[in-house]
Amino acid sequence: MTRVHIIEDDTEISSLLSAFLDGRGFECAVSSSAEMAQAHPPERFDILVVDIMLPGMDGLAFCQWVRQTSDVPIIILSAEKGDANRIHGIELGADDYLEKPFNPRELLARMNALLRRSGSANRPRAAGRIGFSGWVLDRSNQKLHGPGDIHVPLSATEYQLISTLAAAAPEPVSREDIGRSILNVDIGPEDRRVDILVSRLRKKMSTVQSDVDFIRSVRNRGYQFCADIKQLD
Amino acid sequence: MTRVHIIEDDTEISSLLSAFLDGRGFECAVSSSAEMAQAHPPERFDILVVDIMLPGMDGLAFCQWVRQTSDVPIIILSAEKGDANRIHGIELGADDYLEKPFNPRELLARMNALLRRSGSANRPRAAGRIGFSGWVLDRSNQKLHGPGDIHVPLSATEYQLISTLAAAAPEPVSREDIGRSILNVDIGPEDRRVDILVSRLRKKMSTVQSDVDFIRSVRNRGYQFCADIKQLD
DNA sequence: CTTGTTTTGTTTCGTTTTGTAACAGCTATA
DNA sequence: TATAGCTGTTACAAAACGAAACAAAACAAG
Repeated sequence: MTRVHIIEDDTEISSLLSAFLDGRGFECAVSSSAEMAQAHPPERFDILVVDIMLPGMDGLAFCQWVRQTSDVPIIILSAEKGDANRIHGIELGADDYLEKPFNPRELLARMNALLRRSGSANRPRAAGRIGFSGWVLDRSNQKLHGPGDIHVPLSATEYQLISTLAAAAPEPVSREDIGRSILNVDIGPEDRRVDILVSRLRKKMSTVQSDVDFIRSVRNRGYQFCADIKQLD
Repeated sequence: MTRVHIIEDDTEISSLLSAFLDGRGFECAVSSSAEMAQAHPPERFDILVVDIMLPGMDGLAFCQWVRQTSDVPIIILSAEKGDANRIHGIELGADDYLEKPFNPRELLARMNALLRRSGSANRPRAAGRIGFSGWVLDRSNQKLHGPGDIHVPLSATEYQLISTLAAAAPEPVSREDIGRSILNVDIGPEDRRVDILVSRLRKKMSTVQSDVDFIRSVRNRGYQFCADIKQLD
């Protein structure tokens, strides 16, 4: 689990961001000002995402403060345009600089590249196997095994679905989030693709164990993985 | 002295750039095509600056080729706009992506940030062997060994395929990217050569271990290497 | 140059996966 | 309980993918 510290005063952006990063192998902490952020030692996180425009101490000053004691990777976000700002931010110790508005996927790609480069032991990708009531989801080779080690062949999207739901458990994941992260599309209310995907996964799992359903539908909120999840290795 | 390799066909930009970087602690080599650049081993440089639009093999394919054997820092330059391009480039293994026209000072700042992060020292690693669940892919002599050290003879393209997929893991690699970097052609939707190549690699690997498939097909997105990869030396 | 071998490309057809439409069942609220 | 909006599932269609069989090309050795 990669720990991210988001320092951003616009709650709309920060909540959107943490929702996006949760379930993708990240654990998010949010601070709405540099002063609040200073309460947490930088080395407790694997990467910082810092907005420049903050009330009180600004992002650049915070960035400098961090660099006095830590080499943690930093990505700066900013609504201000222009290469001069970007050069300034990067020279002050940030590793990357992204202008608003930005695509969350680009931020994710840049975060992964930076984590890869900084040799962070905590890989962003969820590795290892997780277990739940006799079942095993092996994330290293993307396979699902039912009780008795029965292999349940899943398509790539089905695997992504169960992986996403399990990662977010016990929180439900909305259809919109599932659509965006798995099917790579913005799904509308008429779009049933996610429902059908869920239906097909349920069907495959019930061929192995017919009396249970680990995917609970939460009306108006999406789907929720409900089982006790154990990290196996 | 930091050694930079600039791969750029626009001589105006490349000469401007090398003039700018000379005298700032950098020693520049310039190649005007990916094919020319391939004559120099990537590990001879501390950082690569690669233009995307190149005659012949394009910058992304070159980037993938480099990543088969080296972890050298790479910054991509491109005249193409759009976050989709940037995301794509970064996911294929580049560390940063700068759109043209760019301020040389910004490139310098980003290069310094990247060198600072990568330990500023040349990392010649990744030319060694990697292992995954009993298998070993030896990149120094381009050989694959299954569990029990069984040698699996691969053709040159088959080796490139598994090497490319392993380098990009756990991200999937599209057919187009595979076609460009291995077969050196732009493949259309009717072109099945990549599928066949994958099929043949799978077949060879399954003769050694029949119950596993490390190459997952992700519909519409390409092929994904799924196994826990360990760097062995 | 010829022969035999290996590698790569093409065609083709069967299979799997995903998308769409339709309809039945369910849930909350008046 | 009636109703409107969600959700589950089936059936079918379309597209993507897998791989066998064969052809062509590359390569090595005599």
